[in-house]
Amino acid sequence: MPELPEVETTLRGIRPYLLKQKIQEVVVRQASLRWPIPQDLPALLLKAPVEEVRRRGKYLLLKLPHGHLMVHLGMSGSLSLTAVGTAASKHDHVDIVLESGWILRYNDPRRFGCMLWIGGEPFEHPLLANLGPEPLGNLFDDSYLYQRSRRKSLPVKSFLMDSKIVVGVGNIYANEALFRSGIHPLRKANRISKNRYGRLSVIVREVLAAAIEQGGTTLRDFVGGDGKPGYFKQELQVYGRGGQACMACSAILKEVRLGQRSTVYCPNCQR
DNA sequence: ACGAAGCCCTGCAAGC
DNA sequence: TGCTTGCAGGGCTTCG
Repeated sequence: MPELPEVETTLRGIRPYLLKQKIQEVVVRQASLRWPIPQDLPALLLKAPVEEVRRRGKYLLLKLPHGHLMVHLGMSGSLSLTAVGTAASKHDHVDIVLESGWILRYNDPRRFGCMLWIGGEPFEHPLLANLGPEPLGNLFDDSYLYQRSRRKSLPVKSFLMDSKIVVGVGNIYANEALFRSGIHPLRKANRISKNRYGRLSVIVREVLAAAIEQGGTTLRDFVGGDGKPGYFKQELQVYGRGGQACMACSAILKEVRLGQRSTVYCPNCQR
């Protein structure tokens, strides 16, 4: 479900409800996510105030005085705020009850997400230590992509979706950014010029920023932390449009599988 | 070292 | 109507 814009939308939605709030109670109904929720997590969170809420790639980090709660939403996860006393629904795996009377509720049907405790320096955690730069930060540009791609013969779409190269570019936005850049998704990463990588880096940034502006992409059931849906879906030009006409040239969009991910492109516009 | 494939899990839609 | 099959927004891990 969530790509970077959805995670950022969630972050912005939940942050005001969490800052400086002490955690009053933690209810774990289902501990088996991507990795098990640590048994001592509730005790670690109890009575602690949330000092900051941050994002690294698609990971959310809640900073407490003695460590960080790290949350990943996986493919189908979401965080929402609900009033104390609201009955839990199916797949509501964790409640974090705040002293204000709000509950931060974690729901994840497929349980590909995770909820872990980091006691030390968060960016030294194995899941965070090797992540690539943020696509909206200033390290992500033409020379970075050009350098990292020189020894890579894999398809550029796989390259772009590798979180060690750059974080946060999932399947939807990889498809969209490559279409808007005129780059064929199956082209080998090391067969793309520095100029074209420059254009790609700018467009990745633009697409993600626009999606964040719109509150993310609502496909099935995404709802941001503030309960509002995202509106980026109507901006999508190739994702989910295989077999239909290209919006630029009217050629029929092709759809192929690449690393078990649906890949849609215009055979005419993308080279 | 790299790249492709497998796998974790549930829900839903399409096809028979 | 009901069953089976395949696919879904992620990404770590294993295999070749």
